[in-house]
Amino acid sequence: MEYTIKEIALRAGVSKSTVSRVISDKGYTSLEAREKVLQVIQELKYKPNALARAMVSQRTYNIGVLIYRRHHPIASHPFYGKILDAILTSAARLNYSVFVTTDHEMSVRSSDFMLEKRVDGLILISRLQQNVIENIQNFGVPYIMVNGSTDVDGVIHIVGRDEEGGRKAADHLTSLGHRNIYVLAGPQTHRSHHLRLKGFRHYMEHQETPLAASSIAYPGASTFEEGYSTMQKQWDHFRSGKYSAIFATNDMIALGAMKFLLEQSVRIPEQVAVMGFDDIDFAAMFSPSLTTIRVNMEEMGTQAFTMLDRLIRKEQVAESNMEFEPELIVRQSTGGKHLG
Amino acid sequence: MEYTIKEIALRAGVSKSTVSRVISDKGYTSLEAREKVLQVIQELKYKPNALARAMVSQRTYNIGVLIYRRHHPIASHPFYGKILDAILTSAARLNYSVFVTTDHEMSVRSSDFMLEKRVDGLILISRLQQNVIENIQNFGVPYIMVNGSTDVDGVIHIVGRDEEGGRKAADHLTSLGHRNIYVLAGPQTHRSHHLRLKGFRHYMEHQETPLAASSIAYPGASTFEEGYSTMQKQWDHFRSGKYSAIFATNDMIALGAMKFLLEQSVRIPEQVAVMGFDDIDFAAMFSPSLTTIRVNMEEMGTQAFTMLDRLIRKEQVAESNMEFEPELIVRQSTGGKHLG
DNA sequence: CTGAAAGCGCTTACAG
DNA sequence: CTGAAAGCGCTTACAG
Repeated sequence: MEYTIKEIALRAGVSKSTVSRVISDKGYTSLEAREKVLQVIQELKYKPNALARAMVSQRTYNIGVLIYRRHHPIASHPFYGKILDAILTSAARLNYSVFVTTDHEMSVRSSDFMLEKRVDGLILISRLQQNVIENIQNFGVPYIMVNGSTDVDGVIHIVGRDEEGGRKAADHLTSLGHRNIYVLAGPQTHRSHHLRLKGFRHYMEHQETPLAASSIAYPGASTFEEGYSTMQKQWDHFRSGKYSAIFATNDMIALGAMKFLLEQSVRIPEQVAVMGFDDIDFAAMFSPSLTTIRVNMEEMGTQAFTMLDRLIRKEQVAESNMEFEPELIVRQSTGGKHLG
Repeated sequence: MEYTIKEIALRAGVSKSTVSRVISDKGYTSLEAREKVLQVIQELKYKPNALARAMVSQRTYNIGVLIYRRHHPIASHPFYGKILDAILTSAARLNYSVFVTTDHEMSVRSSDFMLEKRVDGLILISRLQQNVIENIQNFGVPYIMVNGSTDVDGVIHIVGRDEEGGRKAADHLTSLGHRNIYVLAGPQTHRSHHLRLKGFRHYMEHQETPLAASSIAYPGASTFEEGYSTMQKQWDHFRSGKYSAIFATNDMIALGAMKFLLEQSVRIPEQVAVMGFDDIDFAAMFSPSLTTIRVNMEEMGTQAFTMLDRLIRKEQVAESNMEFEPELIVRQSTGGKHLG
């Protein structure tokens, strides 16, 4: 049953104002009135209507998470899903509810829905779209971008130090003795793939073992399937190149490539060492487990929400951007030892 | 800027009623008035306040998805996440927004939040809790249970035919010539793990190759880690048992066990065939890829939403329960051929 | 400490 | 075809 404050007031023998005061716990109420109201609320299992509340307080305590993805997975995405989990958990802690929504393409539909629902704030994940940004900006609702595909001025970005991560990957492989490394670089239109490759490449140049253009392949998407098929297509080329290691700009591509190599009976890491980037759950589970550069997705999600909450409450937000330091995780796929 | 219907009315030189009529496209309006209003709306990028609308129409066009999990992952869960993705997609198609929320324990907190927000309906995923059910039931909001841990009368359940799936698994392994099979059975308090084992066991009894109690191990949770560590603990026992195949009641357990076996240099499927249940994405990616019994999670999510929408619109809902037929997916881990 | 009144931004009959 | 009025369920000053 959906009771209203009016019904509670009636049964408790007080006015609606008084009921409101005890519910929101602000303003004075006599102990007697308070207890009577509380009792009726209990009996009726009354649940205040958050819509009506939001109506007058101009605050919904709802936020929206927009995940722009062309295809599934959305929430179950091994990378974005982790960020989402952290947002859900930290939002719940501060009594926010969260709308999760997705849009396949350059449409303003999802953001419009969220705006009409009067969310207090928005978190955008993945692909960044100018028209969506403008739509939100124009409406004046606080928002934050997590792992956006592009940096845009004036937008608060939460990202990893991908270039630094690329360097760490190169450092790890070269320190193991690898000189001839093959790179699988995801879509260069996406900020993180671009920076990871850039960092890796720069490091190699400083080592005076620059990456030849022929040592880089570009899978069409940052997926397992593309990692697999790219490796497959490049197999002859790869073999003739006598590469001793592979660096992929994300774990999914690395895993796909590994799967192909294992099917060719290549021994990993003895014959070829492999490393990825992200540290998605599967990386540790695969056999052999995948050496990678860990991006702290939980922390990114948590911070995104925390900053958004500050923005909502109009508190001072120190940084306009937030960068996370990636961490090398050595696992079976690079063996951790020298390879002649 | 947040404009109101009043502002639009003022600028268009009509009454609020008229504005309302053109927005919701019901009732008569002169073409002239209509166009004028539309134009102002465009100029101001007016977005109707869904809260106010919901207030009077008693309909929010929001649903809530409650995922009861003790730990992470939540949305990124390889099984529940898929269901969630399907719900998100089909909900968007009918212009619903969806709240995603989670609760760690036997609390009524999340459901109360959703109820206060006046969602039109609720989808419960995973662990089923009596007090939560009662809380929702009592409030009179339609809800549906997906893959619940227990069957409860009067609750609409969307589940897989797990017992039948267990039989299919047994049929597949025995048809390959396996007689001595080791089983890793997840928590028997959960409906699906229980039924999968039951179906498997029954089939074996009919084959007159019954499962000995010593051929079943019970990992403490349905996770990769538990699959791995259980296999590790049982390793000596397993070897002495001369088992030629393993059936795990879900993929995660199977994958964990496989990882351990591979690290012991066991050849899969030549020495030991392995199969799981669910067909999570990772099953196909693993090396060797995992033979499994596919549960159509997308379809389960889609149907859950579709039924919920019917319930919300008070349409007739034929079945009170919905069961999905699982499907055998043969992959590398059982080789697909006879093993002497 | 408490109640009556106004108002949040819409929709929905009801007159006209 | 259109506008004034009431009302959805709350909160928030304002008197008292």
